[in-house]
Amino acid sequence: MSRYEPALIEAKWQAAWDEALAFKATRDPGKPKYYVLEMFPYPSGRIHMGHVRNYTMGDVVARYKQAQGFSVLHPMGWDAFGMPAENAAMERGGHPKDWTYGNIADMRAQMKPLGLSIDWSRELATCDPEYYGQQQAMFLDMMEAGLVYRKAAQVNWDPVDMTVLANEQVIDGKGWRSGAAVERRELTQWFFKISEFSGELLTALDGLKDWPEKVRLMQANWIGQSTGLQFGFETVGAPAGFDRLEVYTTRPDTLMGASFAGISPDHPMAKALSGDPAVEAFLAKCRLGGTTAEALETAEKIGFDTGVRVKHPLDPSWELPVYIANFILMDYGTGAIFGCPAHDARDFEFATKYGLAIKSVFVAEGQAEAPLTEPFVPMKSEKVNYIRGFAGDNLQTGEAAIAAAVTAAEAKGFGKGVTNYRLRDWGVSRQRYWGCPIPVVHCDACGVVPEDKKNLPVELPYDVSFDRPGNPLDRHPTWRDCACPKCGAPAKRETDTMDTFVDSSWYYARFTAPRATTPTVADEAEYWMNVDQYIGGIEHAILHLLYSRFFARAMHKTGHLPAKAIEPFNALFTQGMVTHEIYKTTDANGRPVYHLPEDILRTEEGATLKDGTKVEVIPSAKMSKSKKNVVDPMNIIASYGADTARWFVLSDSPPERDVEWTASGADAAYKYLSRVWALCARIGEMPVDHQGEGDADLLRAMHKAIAEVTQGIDGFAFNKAIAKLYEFTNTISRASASTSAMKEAIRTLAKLMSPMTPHIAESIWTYQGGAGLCVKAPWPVVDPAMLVEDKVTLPIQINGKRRAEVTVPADMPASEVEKLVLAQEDVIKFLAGQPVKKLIVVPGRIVNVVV
RNA sequence: GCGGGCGUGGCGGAAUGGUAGACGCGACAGACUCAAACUCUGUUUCCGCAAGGAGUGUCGGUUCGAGUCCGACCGCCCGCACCA
Repeated sequence: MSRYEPALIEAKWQAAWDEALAFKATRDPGKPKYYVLEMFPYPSGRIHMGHVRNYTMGDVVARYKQAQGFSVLHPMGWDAFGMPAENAAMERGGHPKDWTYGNIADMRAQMKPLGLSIDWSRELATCDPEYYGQQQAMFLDMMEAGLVYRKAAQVNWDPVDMTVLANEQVIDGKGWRSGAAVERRELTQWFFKISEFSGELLTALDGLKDWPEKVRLMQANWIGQSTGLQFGFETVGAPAGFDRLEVYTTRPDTLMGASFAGISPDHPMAKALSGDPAVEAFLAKCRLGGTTAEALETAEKIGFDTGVRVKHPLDPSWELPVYIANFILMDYGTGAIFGCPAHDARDFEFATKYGLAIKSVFVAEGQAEAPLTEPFVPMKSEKVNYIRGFAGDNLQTGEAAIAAAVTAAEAKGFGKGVTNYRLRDWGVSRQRYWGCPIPVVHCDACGVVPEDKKNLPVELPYDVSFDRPGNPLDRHPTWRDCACPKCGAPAKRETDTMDTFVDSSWYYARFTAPRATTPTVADEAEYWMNVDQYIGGIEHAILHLLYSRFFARAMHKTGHLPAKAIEPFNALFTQGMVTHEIYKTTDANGRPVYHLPEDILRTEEGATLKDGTKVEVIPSAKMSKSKKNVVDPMNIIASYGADTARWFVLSDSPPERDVEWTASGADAAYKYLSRVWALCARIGEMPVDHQGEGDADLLRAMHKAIAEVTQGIDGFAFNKAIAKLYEFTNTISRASASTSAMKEAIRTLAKLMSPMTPHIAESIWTYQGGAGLCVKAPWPVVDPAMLVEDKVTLPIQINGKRRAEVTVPADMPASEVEKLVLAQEDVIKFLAGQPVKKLIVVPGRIVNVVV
């Protein structure tokens, strides 16, 4: 056996696996299946360490499950639509399609050397017409099922680029590219009716036992269920058709503290009033600024007294003014509220500004009513004294008062208890070229008409230009022209494309039948779904995962997925990032200059450039190109091999936490693999019939390692599995057992290492006479008998402090142990004649003597 | 503001309520070498020559026994945030 040369063995074994079709997923009804999926990458053109960590974790699971006899599906694809391709076309010329497919080829070439157990025959890109055509088919099915609709919605409009911007693209109220002040504009957009599933998406979270608690919580908060009272005010002086004003409140118990009613600037009544120039001016003022959270947060609360009045439901002689207020959201509740300044911070601010009454409904227990200088908002679980309550006791909690108020309102017939959700319908229209075209047609006679399924895919035209702002589809001379599928008259295609989150909301299902001429195939979906283990970043905790959960339900409703797949991901694991130190110097103008890790020399006190310049070392942060704290996986593979990179990203830190990439850590991983290699060579050179000592001990250690590594992988504790492998390696290394025992031990080590470092494992396996390919070999089985020790060493505590120990046969009865313990010299010394009050023997664990 | 998580050696981190610090990095010592690197062996929580003592953010509680459970506080991190 020669030197450890990763470059040689890695290429060799990858070819051997390909030849053996080792990772081809086949539907085998005789075997249990296991579907492991990592979140597919955006084809930026370069893989980074985060990808390496993500895909290595998935690979460990996939290889381990394969060894355990599962029929494994482990596919890979590309989340290939999106803005960067268009930006590249605008900045550097070229075509988004060419750019994207070129990047895919590059990234695939970078991924292959990692030796991932991927079934590449199932590879797909969301920009393949074969993929998005099926997505269009589902869009039409969902339209028919009433899950898709059009409505006018507020968007961030960039007046220079003439396009809609996502909230993330609005920076300080300006378009990120043009720098122009962003306007709010109302556009007719396509929506998925995710809100139809709000309640179900919330309650079903409880069933996702193998999801991180954190993600479930984040989703629950995002869906944002609230219960409260909806009721109608009778209006006075309102425009025609607005005899009543429906409002929603979660605090109906504060109704007697109301001092105004408010409506959203987008409320129909506001629109009805906009004939008044003063109203119109106010509405225009509200439209300034973006729709982002920041924009809204920093916006001043402004209101406009419409002159309309409403009658208080409990006292018709009491009239409240109706304001249009910019902080009221149209798409939550009814878009209208009543304000109770005494017990709501926002209403308090508003009332103070516009000189409205601030009337307490309740006061702290034992306190008298006094003018408020700030709103009084106690916990709902706290008991307070209701001085202007209208239902329930005087002294009660907010919760009880709310329930009593709802009951009373229903009894009096002026309102009803309702449940509301924060979750909005999902706007999917994007005025962009590089996305999945929305397959509908606009006909002068028939209106909005779904495209005929036989005309799918509605394919993106290639001959487009990006030399002008806006959506190239809008100005393409012929692409828009088509015949109305209904009446045959000349019509125009929809030019909006879908949000790229749509593409990633069902790719997991498509992988079960990636070449089918329907979105899915029932048999395949039935066999392969659900994803047993999904792995990806926490940054997708809400949107991607929630949309996928919605989409699976919608696919079930339209007949594309079985009922069991409405929660598509059985288990979710969110892995941490790969981080690195940042190296900074400052240029002559005081601006920071960052340096790549490979240009840095570490010294005792810190770090310098190669010319000796001192460098500031900033603690580890996410690898980012702008901070230059990146390590290119390709460089690591070139100098150490893929196995080292894989081993490193799994060791040290628990998978859910960030791991810091360090040169010394990479060295350590490489050294370890070299040591295993050398150990393998040493065992190979032992005389075949060599009889050593301690075979039984070595084999016991082997079974312990099998048990512990298995447990580590099962529990997603790869760092612990790796620690146990180090331990077992050291044990073999020190052993002087017989050749046959040593061979068995190192073959087992190879198999246990194989999910993490498959190439070196394969070499060792073959060299030590393992049958066939290591990748096809079954996972080692623990012999429980080998885990039982015949003797145990029990620590002896005296009053909880460890003072001595005693070695006894494992099956010695507690009473015998007690006698032995009390006869111990050290124990007698420590007791110094004091009487023993209590003696606790935990068999196989510990002894505690209490005096 | 609301919700959640986490505090253990010089560092990353182990520890079903049962010997705190597994494993790795780093450091130190030794072997090999003319020397260095590599490699190998050993030491490495702190105080102490030792015997021994102290120790898991702080304070208190439960328990024979607490890093682990409970309460309060301090610090750090994350998510959401005008949601009526």
